[in-house]
Amino acid sequence: MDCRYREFSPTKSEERINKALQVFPKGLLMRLLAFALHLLGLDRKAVAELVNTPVESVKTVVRIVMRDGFSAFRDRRRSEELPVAKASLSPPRITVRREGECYVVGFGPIENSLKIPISFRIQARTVLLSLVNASLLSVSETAAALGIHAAHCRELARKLASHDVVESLVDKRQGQKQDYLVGPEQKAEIIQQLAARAITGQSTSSDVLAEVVNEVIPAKVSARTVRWHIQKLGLTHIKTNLPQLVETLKKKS
DNA sequence: CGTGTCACTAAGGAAGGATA
DNA sequence: TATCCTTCCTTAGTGACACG
Repeated sequence: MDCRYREFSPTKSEERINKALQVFPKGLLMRLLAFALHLLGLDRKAVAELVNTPVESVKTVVRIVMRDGFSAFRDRRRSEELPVAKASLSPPRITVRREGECYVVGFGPIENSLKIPISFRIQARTVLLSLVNASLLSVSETAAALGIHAAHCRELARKLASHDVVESLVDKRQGQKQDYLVGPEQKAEIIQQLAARAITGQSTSSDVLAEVVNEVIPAKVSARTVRWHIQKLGLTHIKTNLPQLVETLKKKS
């Protein structure tokens, strides 16, 4: 939706928001506004400023609304449901504690114990959370030993109960996943132009390539971005090597 | 002039603390 | 204790600028 040339009246807005506040709780109204502004194309920082909330909260609102739909606009923290791993009913005979650089799991009165280095994060969590799921260790004790909150400990244990270690305990943060400006078509065009120009001895400067790429596929790819992708695709030395290679192949044929 | 480096912002996503 | 919120990590993209 293109709102660029529409006029918004601050007075009317204030008036209408005040009226809306008689019906909607403030938090809910701000979420609705934040989501609407997001849909209209405003960047998150500007949305956050307008609804007077941290940028991160805007991210959360957008994320949960996109995930759960309309119900996510209201505060759902009071709702019941979702079965959770039950805490231990019988008193735990197995204990866990930190000792220096290790977690020590003590098995009852017998002096057998299991030591896992604290630096072995995944291994330690796998063992301890499995014991939690078997009701052999309490959530609070395990959480304290691992240095995390009981709530999070419960959550990790729940995940481990239904998924393998890789899915439940390994950090899967990956950063931005999409190439927004330079997709497969643009990459192909960069490679094609770079190769053709290198062979024919024409300029392969990032400025020229950016211009050509933008001509062929309408986008706003900057020269700097072209350089960034040339490097990422490992094409940096093509312009010197390729003409030689072509000559060699010509002579052979 | 053209390129690579540095420093930064934007965005997606997960961890973990806070809270209703 | 389920959900929210903040913090942190990662990659994509970019402007400024030093350097060859």
